[in-house]
Amino acid sequence: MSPSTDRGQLFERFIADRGLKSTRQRSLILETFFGLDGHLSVEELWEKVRRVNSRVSVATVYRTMKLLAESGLATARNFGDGHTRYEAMEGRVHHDHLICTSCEQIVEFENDQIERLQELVAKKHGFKVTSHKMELYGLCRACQKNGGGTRA
Amino acid sequence: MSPSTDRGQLFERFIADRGLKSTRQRSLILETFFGLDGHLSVEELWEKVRRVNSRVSVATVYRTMKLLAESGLATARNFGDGHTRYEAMEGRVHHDHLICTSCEQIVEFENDQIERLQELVAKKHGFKVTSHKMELYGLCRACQKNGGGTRA
DNA sequence: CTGCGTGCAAAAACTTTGCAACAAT
DNA sequence: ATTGTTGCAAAGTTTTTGCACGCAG
Repeated sequence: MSPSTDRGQLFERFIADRGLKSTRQRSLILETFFGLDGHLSVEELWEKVRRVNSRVSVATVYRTMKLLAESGLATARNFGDGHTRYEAMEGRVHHDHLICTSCEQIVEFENDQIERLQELVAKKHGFKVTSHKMELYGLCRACQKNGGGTRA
Repeated sequence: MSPSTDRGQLFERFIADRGLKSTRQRSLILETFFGLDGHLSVEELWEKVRRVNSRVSVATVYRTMKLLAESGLATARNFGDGHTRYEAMEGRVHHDHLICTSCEQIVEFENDQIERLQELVAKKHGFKVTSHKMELYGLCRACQKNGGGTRA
């Protein structure tokens, strides 16, 4: 029934393994999060969740997303604006981001060649890379046409 | 006399062009910042500045660094921890960062090939890139040997 | 002199936490 | 029953801002 039962189950297992509990709020937050599947700030996610159950507090959303991140099913991202965003991870290949500085659209991409070069650079400096992030900021096709001034 | 008169002059000009004023505090902050030339958080920079003039307020450091960033002589960076860091820019080629998650050492590197691939990827998605950032997180040589547990 | 800059403390913005009531196992 | 969970509000962080005074041009 849920739009993302698979991930839901993975989280249930994670929760159970750690002796934690599955609650109405957590389920609702997960459903909402995985149902939207974007790069949501806690605030945005909270807003969506409240439409279904207006009693859920931000604190719970923060707590749940932190758990989700620990479980490995989501990652916290931090693109410049002061808002932590979460992104679904499960079963996804690593990818990077193209961010339109005008309309704030976020496009994901993967590029093995770049990944390989990153490894090489790291090796050259004696580093063992555990994770990385790469973000390209610029104007998307639409905003280039509009002169880039569509939105803040 | 100042360890970075050239950049100091550029900033003076920037200041003057905008009808702003050159002050004792601003000069001191600039001298300190360019004299250290690392990836300093505002707090760290403030600490150094206070050793010379203990009356300078954090607010002034924040305000000055924001100006410096606007002038193009420095850039604000944001590596995971909740601290905005500033880095000198003037006359520097674009570069990216390797960050040791154990000892927090930051190494800079440049790689034209990666830059070129980034352009290509962006083009493929119709983006016109204006800036980008890439950070590789991992363990530096020393921390790999120490089992990675040297420092927090 | 005029107006920008400064310090200070208060406010903002985002996130975390203590606590008593509550719900899941 | 027991123990983790929630909502609320208070407290934390980092950064910004209002204001009266001070200093640069």
